[in-house]
Amino acid sequence: MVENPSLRAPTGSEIADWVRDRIRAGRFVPGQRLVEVDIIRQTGASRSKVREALQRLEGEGLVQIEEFRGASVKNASLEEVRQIYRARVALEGICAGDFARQATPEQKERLCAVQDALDRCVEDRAPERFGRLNVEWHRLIVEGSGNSVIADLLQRLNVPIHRLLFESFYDDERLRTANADHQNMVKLLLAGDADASEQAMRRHIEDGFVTLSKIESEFYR
Amino acid sequence: MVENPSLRAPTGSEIADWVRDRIRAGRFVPGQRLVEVDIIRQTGASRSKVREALQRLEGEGLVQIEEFRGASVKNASLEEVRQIYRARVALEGICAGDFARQATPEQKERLCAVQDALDRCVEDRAPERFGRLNVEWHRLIVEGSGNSVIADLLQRLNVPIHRLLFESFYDDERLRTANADHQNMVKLLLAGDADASEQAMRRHIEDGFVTLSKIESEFYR
DNA sequence: CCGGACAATATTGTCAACAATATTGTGATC
DNA sequence: GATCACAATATTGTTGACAATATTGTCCGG
Repeated sequence: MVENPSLRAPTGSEIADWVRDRIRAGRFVPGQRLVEVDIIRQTGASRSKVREALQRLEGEGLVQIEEFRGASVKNASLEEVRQIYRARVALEGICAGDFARQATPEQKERLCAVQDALDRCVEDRAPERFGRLNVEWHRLIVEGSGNSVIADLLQRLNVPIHRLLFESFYDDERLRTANADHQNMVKLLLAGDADASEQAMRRHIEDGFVTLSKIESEFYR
Repeated sequence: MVENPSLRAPTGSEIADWVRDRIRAGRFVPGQRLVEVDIIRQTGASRSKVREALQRLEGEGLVQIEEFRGASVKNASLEEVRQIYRARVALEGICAGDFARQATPEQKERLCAVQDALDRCVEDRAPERFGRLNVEWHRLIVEGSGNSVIADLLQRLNVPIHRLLFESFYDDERLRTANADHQNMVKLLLAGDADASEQAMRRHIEDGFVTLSKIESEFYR
């Protein structure tokens, strides 16, 4: 494998991870066909392992498989992105509330650290770094809610929109308003105000989708 | 295949459906090992298809696969059930709100019909039928929210707790209070009161988990 | 009777060959 | 040049055989 030139042949789930990461990174774009032989060449895995990995990814909803036409990266329409954001509103909202109720001091500490780093990104106008830390910020809140089932669901939901999550922050105004949301929410979360935290998170994610759909409509114009 | 004695060999996703249905129905219980040869014998599928189906089910989170020990039905602990219910609270709550906002007259009509049938079940003390219609009642609300992504998520979340959803209603008091919730919620949904609908749904599902955990703790006593 | 060592069996993992289908290339005809 | 039919190639689907590992059965000593 290019990334893993060890002698040991990669396992099935490693192939799935490899493909999943590439989809996340935008190396495989929606609609692109995933030809088995290509994956074999690049990973060194056997064909049956590649096939099983693709089946698993279809189970995860990342890929679609058609008879005799193989696997291709599933294309998320704007409507599907809207539905994903609606699910995020519900799930991350409740996680914010649960974080406020029950996060440990260590978890709160880590959130503050990431928030400080985000603030520096705004000063330095570093949108890429902001995007990465933003993902981490949201992940920490879910982790602090103590619900790994929801964490898994969100992990999956985020893959098709992973690149979109970064697009928004190249607009400086959006970056600033998003970070203002973050700062406000951190206050509420640390104060343990569950209801206000949940409401703030829901609005924050809804705003994110509005920004995104503006970018998308420009793109298609 | 026993259920499908046609000449055509079943496809990969049909095998996945077959196993998934059996897990839902309780024919395959948590922890049970899913031996490839047995599934081949019962379905007539080839081995590679069975293996791919099991991989897909692992992707869906229904099954776990261990090296050289194969697939087994994933066991949901009480803690995991709690987390699933928390996710349901978030997702079905938001769906209730969206149903109140935008369900079509036909969708409202169908919900009323199911509610009438549920009422008759309470009079007739028919808990099994109530359980089936209850699943349909919840499904209709999600459908009326117009969010198929959330519908898929809930479909998956419900599999590990499918049997539990029926257990509660053998207690006559729980059946009556649950149906009172339903009646109240139908009023709110038809009136288009999104916020009240969401709150009512959240309380309803939370109550369901409380009842369930009482049953479980009795079971383990 | 119990427990461990070893053999026998069962089950899963891997690979390669072949069949079925889709995709691409080529040439003839208009 | 455009379009259709047909061949050539590429890609996926299926099957079977064999290797690796786990599970079960058996025997023996204590």
